[in-house]
Amino acid sequence: MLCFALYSTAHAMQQSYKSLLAPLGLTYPQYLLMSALWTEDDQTVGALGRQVLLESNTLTPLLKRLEAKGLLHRTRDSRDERQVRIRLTQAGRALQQQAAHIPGCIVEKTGLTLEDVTRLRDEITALRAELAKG
Amino acid sequence: MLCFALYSTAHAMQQSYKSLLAPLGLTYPQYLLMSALWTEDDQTVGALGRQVLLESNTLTPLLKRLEAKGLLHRTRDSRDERQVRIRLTQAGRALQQQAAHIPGCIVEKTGLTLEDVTRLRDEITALRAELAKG
DNA sequence: GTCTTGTAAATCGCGCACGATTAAATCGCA
DNA sequence: TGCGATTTAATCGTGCGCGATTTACAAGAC
Repeated sequence: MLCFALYSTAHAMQQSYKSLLAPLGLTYPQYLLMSALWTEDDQTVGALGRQVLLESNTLTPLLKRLEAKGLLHRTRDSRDERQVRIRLTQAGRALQQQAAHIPGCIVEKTGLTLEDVTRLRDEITALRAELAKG
Repeated sequence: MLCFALYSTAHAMQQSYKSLLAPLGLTYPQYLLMSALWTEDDQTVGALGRQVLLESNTLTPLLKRLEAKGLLHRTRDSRDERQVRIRLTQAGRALQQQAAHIPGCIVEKTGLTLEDVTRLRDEITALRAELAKG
């Protein structure tokens, strides 16, 4: 039943994000992508996918929605036309300020100390690595 | 980043189930429902929903797919016609044998001791309860 | 230069999740 | 008894995830 704990808690986490992200007009996966771009702008679809562990079949529509919101641009790389580069717009960069308080709010909602959050995160990440093996 | 750990590990867990569930023709949410029915047959949609933490908007189509596979019947309760009772078919009950090995296989894939699995499950479930508060 | 091989993203179809709404049946209570 | 409030599923629309396939481009062999 570890599986169900993960499954249901992951959903509960997304629910917790909902009220925080609603003012920004973002879903959790969209926030995840924006966060990756705030850390490093001008990345390819593939590079983003390696960070959030998603592939182009999920990313392409997701990125198109963010583009439709005016938060980023999708342009073919002129050097290598197979790749699409994702760049934040002014509005996309501006959103970072409005999202700055979110991580703290989430930690608070967990009711855990920062130390416990880190430990639990590392345990769960280790589990993911183990599952990814086979 | 505890959130991302949960999010990505929950996905990895579903991936791990995929190869085990493919022979039974079930997805993970479908397996979850079947498990609930193997434990207690003849439940209402609402009762199942309280166990798997889903509502009728998700459950109704899910149950219809299981019915289409011939694993269960959906019938209005004659006592209270608002409720729909879910009952396993012969085939639905028979599937339990074929699924009996799955929990053990999953524990093995986690690479954890049974003790660690239990501890981690309880920690994650406690986190879910805390998140559900506010 | 052509041809094969490999790689990056997009497309398609299906199955969840879930907010919002609806329809039907039951309950409560004057 | 009648009638508003509540409960239970179902419906509808949108947004993920992902397996499988397709398209376009690049790189290397000859």
